[in-house]
Amino acid sequence: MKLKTKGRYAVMAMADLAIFKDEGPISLTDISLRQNISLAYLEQIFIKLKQENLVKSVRGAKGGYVLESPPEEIKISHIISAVDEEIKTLNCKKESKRGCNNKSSKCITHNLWDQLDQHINSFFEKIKLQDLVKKNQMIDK
Amino acid sequence: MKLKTKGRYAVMAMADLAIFKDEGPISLTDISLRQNISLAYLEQIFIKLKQENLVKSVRGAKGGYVLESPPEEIKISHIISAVDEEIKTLNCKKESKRGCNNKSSKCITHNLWDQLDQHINSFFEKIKLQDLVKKNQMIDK
DNA sequence: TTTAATTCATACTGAAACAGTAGGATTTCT
DNA sequence: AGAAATCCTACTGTTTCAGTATGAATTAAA
Ligand code: FES
Ligand code: FES
Repeated sequence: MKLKTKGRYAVMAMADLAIFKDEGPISLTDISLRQNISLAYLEQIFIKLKQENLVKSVRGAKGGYVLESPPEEIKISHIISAVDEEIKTLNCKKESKRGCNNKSSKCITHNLWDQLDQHINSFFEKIKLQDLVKKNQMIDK
Repeated sequence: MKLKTKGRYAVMAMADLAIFKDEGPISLTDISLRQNISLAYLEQIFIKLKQENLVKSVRGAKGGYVLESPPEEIKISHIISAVDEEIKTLNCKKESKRGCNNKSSKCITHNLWDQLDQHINSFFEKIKLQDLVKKNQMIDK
C-alpha cells in the first residue's frame, strides 16, 4: 500500500503556493526548484488542480498559479482526489475474477476494505492546507 | 493509493481459516476454491504467514493449515504486515532525489504522511480476525 | 507399497502502472 | 521582438504486480 508521487507532489506544491500566497502568481519553475520536482511533471499536475478549481492560472511572463481559496478552506482530500485518482481498497467493482465477485455476493473482506476506505478518506477530509503551512512557515525560507 | 492483492488475499484466507477452524487442517486447495484465489499464489502467501507464526502447517495428504492463535487474538495489522510489506506513505527514507531530502531536512509534507501512516496502522491494529468472521459466519457455507 | 494429496521452495514472465521526458504551441509582460 | 510562463499531448524506460511453472519433500490412505 503506497502513496503515488502525483498525490504527494500535488500536496507539496499546494503547500508551497500557500506559503507564498501573498507574492502574486507563483511560477512552476519556482516550485520546481524549491520542492525539487520535475517542472514538466508539475505542469501535468497543475492542469488537474486547475480543472478542480483549486488553483487559478495566470499565463504569460510573470505568470504562474494562485490558490483559488484561502488555505484554511482547502481540504487535503480535494487535492488528492484531483490528481491521485482515488483510494482503491475495494476490489469488487471491476469484474475481477480473482478474489471477489465469486458468488455474486460480497466477499468476506468487503466490509473491512470499505471501512478502511472511509477511514483514510476521513483523515484527508479533516486536514486543511493551512494545517500544513503553519508548521512549516518559519522553516521554509 | 491502492491495496495489493497479497494483503487482500492473506486476510481473506485467514478469515476462511477462522471460519473453518474446527474442521482440522484446511488445505490451500479448499481455500483456493472457496475464495477463488490461485493455489500457487496462496502457497507463497502462506509461507510468509507461517514465518510470522500466524499459522501452523501440517504436511502430507489430509494436511493443511491451522491458525496458531484464536481469531479474537489475531490482529489484521499482523496479517497485512506479514505479507504486504508495509504502508509506505513516507518517501524520505530512501535517498530519493525528487521531492524529499532536498535540504537535508524534512519536506513540507513529511508530518502529514507520517500521521497518515499512523492513522492507517491504527485501523488495522484495532481490528481482529474475529471481527470479520462474525459478520460472515452464516453467509459462507 | 504405491498413489494421491498436500506443503515447500524457487525461478520465471506478461502486462500494467509509474514516474517521468520530450517537443511544441500559445499567451503575455517588458 | 524576445523571454517567461502556461498549455497540451504523446511517448518511454523501468519497476512492480500478480500470477505461472516446475519440481521436490512429506504423509495419509488404498
Ligand atoms: S472487496 Fe467487495 S467483494 Fe471483495
Ligand atoms: S516525506 Fe519525509 S522528507 Fe518528505
